[in-house]
Amino acid sequence: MPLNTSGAGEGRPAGGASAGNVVTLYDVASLAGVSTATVSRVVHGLDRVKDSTRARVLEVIEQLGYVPDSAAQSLSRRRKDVIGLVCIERTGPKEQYDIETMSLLFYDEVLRGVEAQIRHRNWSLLITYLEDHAPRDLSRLLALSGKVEGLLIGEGIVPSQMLARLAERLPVVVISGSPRERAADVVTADNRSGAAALASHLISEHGLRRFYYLDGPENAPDAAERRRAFNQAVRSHPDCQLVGSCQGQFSVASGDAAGQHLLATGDPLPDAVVCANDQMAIGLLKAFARADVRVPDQVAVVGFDDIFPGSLCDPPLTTIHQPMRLLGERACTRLLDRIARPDLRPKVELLSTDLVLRSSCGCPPGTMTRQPLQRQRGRRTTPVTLTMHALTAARIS
Amino acid sequence: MPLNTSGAGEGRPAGGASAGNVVTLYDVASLAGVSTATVSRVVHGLDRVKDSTRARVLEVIEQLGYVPDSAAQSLSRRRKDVIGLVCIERTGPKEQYDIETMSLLFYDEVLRGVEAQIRHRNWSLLITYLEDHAPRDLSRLLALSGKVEGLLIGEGIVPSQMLARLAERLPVVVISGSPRERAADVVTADNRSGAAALASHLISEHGLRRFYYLDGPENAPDAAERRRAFNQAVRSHPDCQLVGSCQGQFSVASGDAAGQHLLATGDPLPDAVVCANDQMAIGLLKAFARADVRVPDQVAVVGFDDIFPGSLCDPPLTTIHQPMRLLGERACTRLLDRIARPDLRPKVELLSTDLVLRSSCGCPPGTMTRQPLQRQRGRRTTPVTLTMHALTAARIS
DNA sequence: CGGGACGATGCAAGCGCTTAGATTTTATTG
DNA sequence: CAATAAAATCTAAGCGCTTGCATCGTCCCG
Repeated sequence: MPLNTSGAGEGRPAGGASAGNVVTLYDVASLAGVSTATVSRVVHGLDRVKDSTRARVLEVIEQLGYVPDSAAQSLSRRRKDVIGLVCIERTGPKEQYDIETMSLLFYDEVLRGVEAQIRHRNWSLLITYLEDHAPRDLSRLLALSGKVEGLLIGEGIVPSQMLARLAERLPVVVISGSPRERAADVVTADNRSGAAALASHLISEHGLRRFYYLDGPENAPDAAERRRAFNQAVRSHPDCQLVGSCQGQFSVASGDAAGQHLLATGDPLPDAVVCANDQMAIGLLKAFARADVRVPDQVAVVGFDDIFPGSLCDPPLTTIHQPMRLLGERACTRLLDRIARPDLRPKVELLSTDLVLRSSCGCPPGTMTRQPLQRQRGRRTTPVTLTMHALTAARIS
Repeated sequence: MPLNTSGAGEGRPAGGASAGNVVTLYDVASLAGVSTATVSRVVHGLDRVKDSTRARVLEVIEQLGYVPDSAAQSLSRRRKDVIGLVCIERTGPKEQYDIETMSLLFYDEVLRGVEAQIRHRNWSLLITYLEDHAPRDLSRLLALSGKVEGLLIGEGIVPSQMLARLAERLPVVVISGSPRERAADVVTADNRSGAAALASHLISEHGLRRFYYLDGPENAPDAAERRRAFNQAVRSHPDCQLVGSCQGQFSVASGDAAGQHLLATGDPLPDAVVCANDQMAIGLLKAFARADVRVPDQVAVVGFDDIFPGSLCDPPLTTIHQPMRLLGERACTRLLDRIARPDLRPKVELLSTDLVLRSSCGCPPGTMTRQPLQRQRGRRTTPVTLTMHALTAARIS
């Protein structure tokens, strides 16, 4: 039994929150002349305590400025009410704006979605960034797992195998993950429908035929998925072809570089360059602008994600909107469900994307249309069917 | 003494991390045939333990997948190694992009700065958003204060009085705060020099004389400080005047609205509109573009902060760069210092800003110059002197 | 007026970990 | 080889809170 329970009325200098010395439950209890159990009950409201007692205790709490210690609560209750969010921070060479542009927009939206859910349930959110070029350190993640009750991890940040190790310790939800992840729950946007709709739009509405694909980095499964779906859509159309592709780093700078590379070859430009994300598309636009290549007249450019700057660049970027904030919200909800019921089997949740038509694809300038895409059913459905359907309805206002 | 210490070799089902039942130090200790003290020492490395013992313990740890429980550690060590970051989330009416644009860029950069410091010291970061229109709830902040050892709070998020209440419980650092805050440490950018340099640039380099100021919301002290410094600089120049001003909400939409308002009056346009942040400047540019008002020919527009989209809009935005990430880093460092030495007196740390010249102010298009500003000394120095000095060196490349 | 029944409160055993201080081993040395 | 120093390890008391169970009044009813 803690020492300061004993003694009559004051085991420690409890006379007024003496600076530096933290006020504990015992201080409150002894000053109010009740047991710690009673104080605890008052603090948590739900239990039956006589009104007069409650009032007295509350008064003392106010007077001493008592705030419960979360560590002690967690230990005693055997739950922490904390989840962790693991994001990636792309570092690499520090070109002027690169740090800001690379991942600055996707996870920030996700974060807000997560936090909103967490907040409204009175839990807490621990956030950690991993540097993309640093080797993944399982022990650091394990240490993190000792601080939380569940983990939200961005796609491609942690290798599958580590993910599995983590997932056997505590509930894990992968955000924007490949639906093929088996160890954990996955909440992700429907990249396939998006990519397919984009392809269909370029092909059917603008009559484009020769495509170039600017891919994401190697370890980015969502980029890979977009590429596959896009390829498939292109191949399924007789006259169309993929005339080339290269790998970027998801950054503006890498998009710019890819643009330069494309121009430097001297080959005729493709009809359209499809980028695995918006940042690279923006970089590409920059490179084209410098070379006085007119977009979309000479070449169309489209991106993926629908980050805010895409609406500002010149021409405004046609892209696929990812429901980033919603992704965060759903992933969080799912995680909390799993924490409450760890026996549930892992699931994949697919959120639908929107086709956002601006003018970089050839649509008339000054308009913006947002076309919700029907979400794919199941995993094996051929995307083309549904997408073609979605597409016929997509039209500039 | 916990029960599972007793018994020979196994107080609990320690035979293999039975799903759901967490492995504790006692499990490791008994399986390795040592005391918990020894295991603890092995885990923390720094103490003298015989090599053979260490090896055996590590093996058991690995085998059982033991991870220390942070709550128990915190309770025992009497420190949590966690700080909290309190940001604001601007909600309000949900125009298309508003949620994303409003506060999406400032705190996200700050967050990265904070996290980088935290991570490299092996602490943890708890993040909380407060909705800007919800009333501030002291009890929620107090509860938060029970989970962390220090708090980083964005400017204007929490009323001064609450801040004082918090600061008497635990170390608090205000980010981007007014240097007048007395209860807590403050780390902030040198808005005065920035605003003054901007004014000087517009006046001396571009010969502008009639200014309109687009202010931030009421409870934003940094906006107020920028306005004051700008006013002062304008007034100190004989021919110049402030021809008007209005209040915005820091959002793109509110900048757009202000632009429409300005045009609707039918009055002649000012020479320049100075905005309290970049988002509003971007909104203003949109409104002007719709009305076919040429920027900067008919009216110059400048912003404040240097968020990424400002470099993309048309024309690219001249602005004052805030070292957002650095702000986060420094605030974090300062907070950790205060946690280590709570006796230190609160200080104000002023970070210098850069004048970023693009073409919305009238500088030739296609160039971008970044002019570091000398940081103001002390608080009472008249800003003009130093600024004029800084200015004379500012020139388009 | 005794015996529940029940509401209000107290008791005390943990939660899993750290760490002084005690104790046991293992060198070291005269 | 005993005595002593140094190294390795153990013992057990907390850290501040929750909560099952015990206790103690009160009030009601037969």
